[in-house]
Amino acid sequence: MAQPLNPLKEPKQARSRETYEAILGAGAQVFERRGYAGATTNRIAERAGVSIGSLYQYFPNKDAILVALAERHVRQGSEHLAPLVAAFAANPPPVREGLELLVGAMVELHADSPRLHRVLFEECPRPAALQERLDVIQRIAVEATEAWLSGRTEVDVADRHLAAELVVQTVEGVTHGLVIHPRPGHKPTDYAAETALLLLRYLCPSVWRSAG
Amino acid sequence: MAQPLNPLKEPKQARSRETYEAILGAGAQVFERRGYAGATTNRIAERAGVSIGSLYQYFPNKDAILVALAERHVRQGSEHLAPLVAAFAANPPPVREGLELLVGAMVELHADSPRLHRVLFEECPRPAALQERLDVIQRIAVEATEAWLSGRTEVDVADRHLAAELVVQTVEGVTHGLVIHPRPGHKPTDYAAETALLLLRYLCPSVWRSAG
DNA sequence: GCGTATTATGAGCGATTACTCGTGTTTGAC
DNA sequence: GTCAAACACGAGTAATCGCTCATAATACGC
Repeated sequence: MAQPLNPLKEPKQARSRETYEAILGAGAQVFERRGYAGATTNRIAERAGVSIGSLYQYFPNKDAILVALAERHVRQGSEHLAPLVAAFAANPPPVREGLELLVGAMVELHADSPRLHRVLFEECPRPAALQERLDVIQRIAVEATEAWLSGRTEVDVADRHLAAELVVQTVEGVTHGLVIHPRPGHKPTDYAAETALLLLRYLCPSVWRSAG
Repeated sequence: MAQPLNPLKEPKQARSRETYEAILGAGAQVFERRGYAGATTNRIAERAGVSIGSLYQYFPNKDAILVALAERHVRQGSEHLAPLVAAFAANPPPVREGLELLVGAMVELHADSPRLHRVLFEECPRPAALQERLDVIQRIAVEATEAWLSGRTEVDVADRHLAAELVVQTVEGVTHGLVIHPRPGHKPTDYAAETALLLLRYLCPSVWRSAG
């Protein structure tokens, strides 16, 4: 298990770049559909329309594919959230608006490919290299949230760092549960709105918005 | 995979009952330590101090062990929560006290064997029989919470059923994240207390307990 | 066109898995 | 003590896994 996880060779020709991307794309699909154990390297290669030998020319082992996917996931997620984070930093929005934006963005992020997300974040055993890359997201999210909350005077909590961690954890937990176990009888948007209200009341108990 | 999941034979002698229990106990340990894929039937049998043949005399396949564990988990969890639920029903406590009891009980439940809990609830593919048994807990929790909240006048939310689902999901999500990814710098009790405060402010925004 | 570096191939290897089955041991009714 | 039923055993099987390697096809500088 303690093996190199980076691609074995740098693609020199456009052809190989395509092969590499095909494998990654197929990996995302197969991990998404069958989970970690069910995603065999032969299946991924077949799905990519590529021989098993080619797969192992670009990835030293199965876990390396997961790590590459995690990197892509982190990168795409960061790019997706970048404008939001920048806007928050430049001009911290009121807590109510900010929470709605935040929850909405998180739901979007999860709805994309929930199963792959779960394989990445929760299925085990997870290589250490993967763990490290995934922790980055959460830490950045907590820091950004804390910075934002610190710029808002309407926030009334004892420990802003703890509050930021709890906000991130709550959004993560609720959206996760929502996407993985969708409930009949309620629309996802209902959950998202109610989660934003929940966090608003926690962070700003003086901003009392009474129930319908 | 679509195979019978119940034990093959009823134990007639005390000896076999012990074997059965040893296998279940070993299964809990091995699933806890190595996850679904890493828990091989041979390993479970070895851990139980029992031959692989004996294992397959009581469980038709690997998944059947998981299902039996889920059943035991549900039963033990229910027994553990029964006095709390009964007390809530007989004399609904104020929201603040109730939340602290609830969060505390959930943390206890998760802290027991978090990895097994994760294997049971999240690792895939999950046999349908297992899924059904697990959904029971959540439904019961939501119903009990809703009933409790309906008996309290200080609760101020638009939709009590939605609120109950959100409360359960939040407690579940936070305790889950807390147990699985313990954070340095904060004690678990800090999280539990803050989570109770979060939910209190959500459910009862008029009960303003200021920070610090 | 030629030669070399790069890329692609897939049969097959060793290891591991869930699971079977023929055999031996223990138990309890009589 | 006898004997059948219940229980325990573990070497072995077929299937599947991640992965290797000898070989073939392709691309590009010249």
